[in-house]
Amino acid sequence: MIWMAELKATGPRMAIVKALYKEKYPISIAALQKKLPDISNTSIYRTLESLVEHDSVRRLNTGAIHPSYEISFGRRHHHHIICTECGDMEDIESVPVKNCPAQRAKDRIIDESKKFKIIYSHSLEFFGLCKKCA
Amino acid sequence: MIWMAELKATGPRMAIVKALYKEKYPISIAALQKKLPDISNTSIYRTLESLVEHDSVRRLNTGAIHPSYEISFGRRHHHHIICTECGDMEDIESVPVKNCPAQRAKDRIIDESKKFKIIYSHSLEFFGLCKKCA
DNA sequence: ATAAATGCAAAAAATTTGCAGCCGT
DNA sequence: ACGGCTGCAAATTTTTTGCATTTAT
Repeated sequence: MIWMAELKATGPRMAIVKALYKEKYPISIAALQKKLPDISNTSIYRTLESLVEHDSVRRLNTGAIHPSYEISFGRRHHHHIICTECGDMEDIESVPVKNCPAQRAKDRIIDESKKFKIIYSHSLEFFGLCKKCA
Repeated sequence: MIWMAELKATGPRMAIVKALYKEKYPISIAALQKKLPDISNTSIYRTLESLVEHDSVRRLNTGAIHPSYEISFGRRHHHHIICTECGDMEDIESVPVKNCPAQRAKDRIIDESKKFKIIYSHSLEFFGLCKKCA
């Protein structure tokens, strides 16, 4: 894997990566802890932190007070729609990087920015109601 | 104000609204508490929660583990660039609602969605490095 | 061999809760 | 007067830290 050069492939870390990999949608730390009862919470926190640092995992805002995490590497660029009623999600697959509206706006935004030199990522989530809750 | 019909204009609540109003950028709960030492943390939490609920305040992901808050009503639709090094931010004012790339993609996205019926908001932040940190 | 990663147990910080009283409307 | 809001103090939950030990490279 990409990050192997910088991060060791230890048991706990691989288990976390694998667990995230199996998830269809981002999950909270609390949920991850439940799925991995044998891994210390210390490791969950620290590992998640380093994976986020290395861009292997994305931390994102699902509207709740606590963030959720999803595996990033090996996955296509995508965003989510989140139901504010029941929390259900859906991937927006119709937006590959090249056609991502945020991605395309990036260059213009950086050109017009006074303070910033580069933009290397973004976070985009939509909020609404799923068909069940609407 | 818009929400007056539903939320009472109490001292603590107004103080919180005013404090957020004065902030140029989103701030964390901890920072807000420091600015309002006379308001109980209970009220800060509960008030923020109800303001978010009523769309008067936005909760957003700044990349940190804890979210930040910014006043929403009376402010133009906008997003942010956040420096992942020093945490500094900048508003992206060049993106009024009508030209917001996310906003424009919204209709297409909902059309292609299997699960969702409506999208009523979105969250879009860019991450990068400011000129000082680059 | 070495530096990184882990678990544990404890500390610190953040968030929630119940309840009695206060305050806008 | 009513129902919504508040503060307080305590409970709970979440997150961080130090340190001794283990483990991948």
